[in-house]
Amino acid sequence: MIRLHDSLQNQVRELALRDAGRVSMYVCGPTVYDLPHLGHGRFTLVWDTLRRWLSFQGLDVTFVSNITDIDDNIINKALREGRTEADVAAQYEEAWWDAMAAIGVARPDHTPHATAFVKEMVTLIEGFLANGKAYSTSDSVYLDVSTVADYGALSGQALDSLRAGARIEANEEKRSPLDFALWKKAKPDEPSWPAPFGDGRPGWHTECVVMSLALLGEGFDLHCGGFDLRFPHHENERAQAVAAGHVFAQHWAHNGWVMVGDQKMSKSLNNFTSLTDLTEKSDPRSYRLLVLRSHYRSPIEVSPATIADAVRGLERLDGLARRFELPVLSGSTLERASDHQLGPAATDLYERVSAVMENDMDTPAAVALVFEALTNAHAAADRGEDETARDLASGVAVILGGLGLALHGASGEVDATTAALVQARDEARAQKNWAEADRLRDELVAAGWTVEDSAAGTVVRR
RNA sequence: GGCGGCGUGGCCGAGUGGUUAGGCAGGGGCCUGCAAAGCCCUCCACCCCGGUUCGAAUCCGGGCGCCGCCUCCA
Repeated sequence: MIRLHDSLQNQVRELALRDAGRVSMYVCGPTVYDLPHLGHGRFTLVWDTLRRWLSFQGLDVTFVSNITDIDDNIINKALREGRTEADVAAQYEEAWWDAMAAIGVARPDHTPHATAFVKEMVTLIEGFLANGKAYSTSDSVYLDVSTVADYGALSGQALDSLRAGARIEANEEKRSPLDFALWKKAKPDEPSWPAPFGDGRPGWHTECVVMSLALLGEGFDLHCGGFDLRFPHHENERAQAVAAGHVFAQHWAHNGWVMVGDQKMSKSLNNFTSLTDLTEKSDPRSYRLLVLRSHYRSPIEVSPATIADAVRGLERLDGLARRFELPVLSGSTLERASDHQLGPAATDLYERVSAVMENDMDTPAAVALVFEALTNAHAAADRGEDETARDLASGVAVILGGLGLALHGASGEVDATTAALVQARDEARAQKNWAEADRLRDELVAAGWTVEDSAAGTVVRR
């Protein structure tokens, strides 16, 4: 079984499954009030990769990722633009799924919306009020974190130190600055849901704890998200679960952030770049390759140069697919290793990739192995060892399929005009009329084709 | 102030007490009519100072520099 870093125990340890052969994982999804940025792209790619790989190995993975469709940011945007909150959320949720499709992130098995679980959240909060773990103020209901024995365990901070570091707040109704809102009572013109403790809307932290437990049940296996969610979001989710007597996530995994320049890309720094922008301006697969080539817990740098670097890498991978006419795998569907026939060389590759993946999802090592196999496949083919070459090459395609990276082989249609130019060039070459052959090649290149000579003659692609 | 992380070759980015990471870029060669693609070879490295060790980029101590969380944030 895979070994993953667990933020709760602060060590790499085996992912223990509640039910043999089945993995239950929850990833905190987006609040849909703006276009997805590169940071969203990274976390979705990282956890999509884990999901895909576990499935690839034959595990039955239930993958849940929420949509937060009610929140201050959504309300503010709706107010500014004179629209309803539902309208804002719907627009950006659509943009979200479009972006996910573009970068090849598979749909989760469940995509709970916060607004569909308000009743359950109200029930949870009622319980806290009933047993004194929460208290109501004029504008909110707060969880009293002093009632949670090991509050701070996930973020590795003692309650005292958190208290010392807390910013001073104006709200004097809170018993402790660390207490967080479970419920925000409605202000005029704000959307609200009925509750015995005052109509209003749920706090962010309450949404995820309710939805993850509702869909995955007590003691589900794995809870994932970005490092910056560790505190307060995940800590507060966990606090509620503990306070309510639930067995919560058994393993917590966090991914590193995206750096633009030398700084974290984030909302507060206002330097985030749209994911849509990236996928429209370059091969969307480049971002997945970029993400795979660094460890999920390390920060990654995204810049035109690092994207261009990844694009070059993709060209090499696609070159293998062309040479060996490999099938296009992955994309919206999940691959299973057992669905593919692997020869000895590919089996060996798979075993070695599995070993590094089980070591805290070491995708950079996996990618390195894949590139080595790629070179070996070409080299074997050059030596005339066709069977080994084909075995390795198909292994590369299958492994990358398991990691969610699809290779693009021969690029489809060649129009009649182009086909005529190609034929004319081959005839000129046959007659050793190099000047004419070169002229025709220039013409093809000018029309946007990449021209390569093969044993079979001129080959063009876009 | 509390907690945590990082500093690797031209660039990106792994890694581990002794053995090639990998990619991109550069140089040379093979192949090719010439290219392209591909293959082979190759240059460039572990922030600084001590220490432990037969041996440290890898462990320990100190220093310098950088980043993050502690507030909405993936």
